[in-house]
Parts: sequence; C-alpha cells; structure tokens
Amino acid sequence: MNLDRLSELRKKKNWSLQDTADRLGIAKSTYAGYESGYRRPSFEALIMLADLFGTSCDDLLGRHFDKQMELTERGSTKLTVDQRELTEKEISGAVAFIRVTRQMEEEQVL
Amino acid sequence: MNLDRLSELRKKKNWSLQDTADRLGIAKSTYAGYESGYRRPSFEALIMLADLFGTSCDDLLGRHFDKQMELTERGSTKLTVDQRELTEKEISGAVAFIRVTRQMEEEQVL
DNA sequence: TTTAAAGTACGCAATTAGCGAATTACATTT
DNA sequence: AAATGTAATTCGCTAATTGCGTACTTTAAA
Repeated sequence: MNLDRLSELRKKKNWSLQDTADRLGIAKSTYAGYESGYRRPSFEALIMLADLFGTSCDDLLGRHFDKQMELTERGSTKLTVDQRELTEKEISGAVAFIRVTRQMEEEQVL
Repeated sequence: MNLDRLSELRKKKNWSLQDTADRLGIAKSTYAGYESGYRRPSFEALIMLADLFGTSCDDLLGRHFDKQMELTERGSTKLTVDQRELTEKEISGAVAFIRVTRQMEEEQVL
C-alpha cells in the first residue's frame, strides 16, 4: 500500500519535495516519507494530496475499481462530449434516445 | 473527518457490528470505533471497507469532488440506463445524437 | 572546488490503532 | 415482569505509527 503515484504526479508538475511540502503546509521530510513509502499520510493529508494533484484518493491508494453509474443519477460527475459539458436536456434526450434504440432492437427481434 | 456513511451503509445491508467486523476480519470494537469516529481505519482497512460496501474511498472519506468525464473515454466507469449497462454501440449512438442535437440547436439560432 | 538545492534516512516525542473486556441498551421469550 | 441473549458502546493497555527536526548524501551549477 504505497502511494506510488505521488512521485510521478509531482514530477509531472516539476515540483521539488520542498515545493510540494510547502504547498501542503507540512515538512519536507514528511512529504518525502509519503513518496518513499517510509511514512503514510493521515486522511487529512491524503485528501490534501488528492486535492493538490487533482485526483482521487482511490487513485492515490492504487485502487481502480469499476464504478457503475446510472446516467440520470450522475451525482457530481460531469459528462462531456467534445470537451463540452452536457446539459440536463441533452442528457435526458440521450436517455430517451437509448430507450428508443433498445425498444427498436427488441421489436426487430420479435 | 469521520466516516459518517459507514453506519448508513451497514444498516442498509442489515448487518450487525459483529457481522461486519467478521466480514472484515477485525474485532467488533475496532469496527465500532470506525463508525463512532473514535478510531479510524488504516488504509488497508479503508480499502476493505470500500470493497465490502461497494463504494469508493473518496465516498467513505466524505470527499465528493467534481469529476469530469468525456463520454467516449469512460475508463473503468460503466454507464447504465434503467439499470442496464450501455453497450459501446449505444454510447456512440448517444454521442452522435448529442452532436446532432447541438448542431440543430446552433442552426436554429442562426 | 565551493556552494546551494534536492533528495534520503533516522531518532525522538507524541499520538493512535487494534484488541479484549466490561458495561449498557435493546429485544424476545417465558 | 424477570430472564435471556444479542447488539452496541466505551475504555485501558500495548504496540505501532506519525510528523518533525536534524543530519547525511547526492546532484548541479558557478
């Protein structure tokens, strides 16, 4: 359970250990400990890390679980097409489209 | 930073503290500590909890960060409509539908 | 070669997790 | 109502862990 991605994420930003620690408001040695696997962050620190690097705690913890998401109950996830966020109207339209598609698919079989 | 959702998730499954602890392979008092906020799980335990309850670590940690997701690059997230998983064909159909919708919207304005 | 910054490692003090055991709350049966 | 069994809560103890400062090593630049 090492936070293997930290080093990669930090280097992608071109930050030193000190830079990163400063941004988090913790000691350099503390942050360095996270990267090396010598120490692990508290939950608070983990969340700060996820915020700082713009990723999820699951990602930092190396947990990539398959998530299922009902299109009409997306919670806080924003969907995009061509980098443009979908409006509620577009989503309900797409859902209707899917239902019709399925309906036609079934009728064709009968 | 309490794991407030645990109690809710456990009760939804109709499990006792003992049941849940057994499933996790930890002591009842340990699990009870998580729920009450008296103790917190290790990362390993947090992941076991997320696995057991079928949710994310972020969710358990009360971190609901807005995520953006391009429809054609969902990664490991499975989308559903009426509880039924979308096929690739349905997704590309929906994307096409969205694009057409937008196109028509624009033309109408002009 | 000197200097400064980056990265690594570790001792110490303080906090904390995990467990068992004891206690309290709740429900069901007699 | 009393008794019984299960569920939930709390806490002392021990072992383990965190976070920091400090020191050491490595790298890079002047």
